[in-house]
Amino acid sequence: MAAVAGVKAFLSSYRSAALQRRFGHMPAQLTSTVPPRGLCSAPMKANEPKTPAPTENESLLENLNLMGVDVKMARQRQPGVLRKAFTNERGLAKFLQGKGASSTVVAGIVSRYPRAITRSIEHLEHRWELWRDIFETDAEIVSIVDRSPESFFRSSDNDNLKKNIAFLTSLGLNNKDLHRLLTTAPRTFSNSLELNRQMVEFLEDVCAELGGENPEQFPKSVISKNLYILIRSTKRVKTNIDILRAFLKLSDSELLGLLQGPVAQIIDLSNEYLKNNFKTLQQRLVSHGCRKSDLKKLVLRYPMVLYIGSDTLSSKLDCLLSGGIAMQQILEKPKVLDYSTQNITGRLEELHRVRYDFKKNGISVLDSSQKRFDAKMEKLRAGLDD
DNA sequence: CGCACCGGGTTCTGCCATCTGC
DNA sequence: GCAGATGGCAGAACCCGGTGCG
Repeated sequence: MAAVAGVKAFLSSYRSAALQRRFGHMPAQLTSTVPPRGLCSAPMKANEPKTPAPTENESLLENLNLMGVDVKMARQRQPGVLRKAFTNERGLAKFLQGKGASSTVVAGIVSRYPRAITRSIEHLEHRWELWRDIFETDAEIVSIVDRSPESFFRSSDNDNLKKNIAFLTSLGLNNKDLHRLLTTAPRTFSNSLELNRQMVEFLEDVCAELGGENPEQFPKSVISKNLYILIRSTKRVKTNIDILRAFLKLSDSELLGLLQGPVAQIIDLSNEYLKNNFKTLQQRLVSHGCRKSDLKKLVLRYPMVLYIGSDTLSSKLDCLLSGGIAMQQILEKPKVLDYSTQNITGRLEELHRVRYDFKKNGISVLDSSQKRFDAKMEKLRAGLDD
């Protein structure tokens, strides 16, 4: 059985290459009027219905079932794959298992990204090798592929992958950066080189337009601060930059400074989300008697406030305010918003128990690691006993 | 010593739409 | 017309500790 699958795999890659060669030079018009299928499949003769609903490959289905693949899911995701005559599911399984993937992992991968079984062994080996240039171990790669099969299998263009690695390196990203990038946002490496290049050029343009000194290093700095940037559209990033500018009335240099700092992390949020967060924040500030300039002050001081969803932000603010903290204090120490509502609630309770005076002592206690907070609480309790 | 400032680490896929080439 | 390749989108925080200063 395995041998048969191997032959199938061989035939698959051989045949498709042969077909490409064969039809590659055909004039476009001829190709569009005469379906290639009619030219090459001998068994399908005249009495076939015009468009026979292509049926699924029974032996493939059987194989997939044996492998534990969720065929229903696979059908829903990429129905065409199940109709293919030649596939490489056995080869793929053997390959991945050879890299340390369990059969469950393989099944999960094929269920979620069926097209994986159309890749030839040579292709898989080459691609794996390229990933191994960045990863230390096969196990790391297996875990990424398991997490995101699509990132590994969506493109069949190994050459493009190679070029991407070279391109990203040329930006000044070192191996450690690439490792983080491929771990965190593996899709980046399946982007076309052109798409990645567009984003990089876009970022360079932004920097230059804002009067930045060296636009060439700007993309690197943004990418290393926001590993997701390359899997976003330039349109999205551009719109967000415009939103920032509009809400805060920023000058070019202020904006540039922000973009080079922590704002890089929020620049890829969905446009509506960012806008919504801005609006909510603004409303809350206004309703507490803050001035327009306070919004700017807050965002400049703590840009990540925009990362917090409007519901979460509201509940955090409510929690702090009802705990006896003034909005002005939050504006001064916005990092308290960094902590979860649950964490804040818990700390407020503890502090109330020792009658902590926020007016007198400020709210910095809330903005500290658990360890430091606990140490602080120890002292406060000891002070109460005296 | 206690505190404030600051930066860093972790983190992200699975689906749909559109085009392209055979 | 089909499947493959590729682009794009929504979803949405939390925590830790080094260091330098008073």
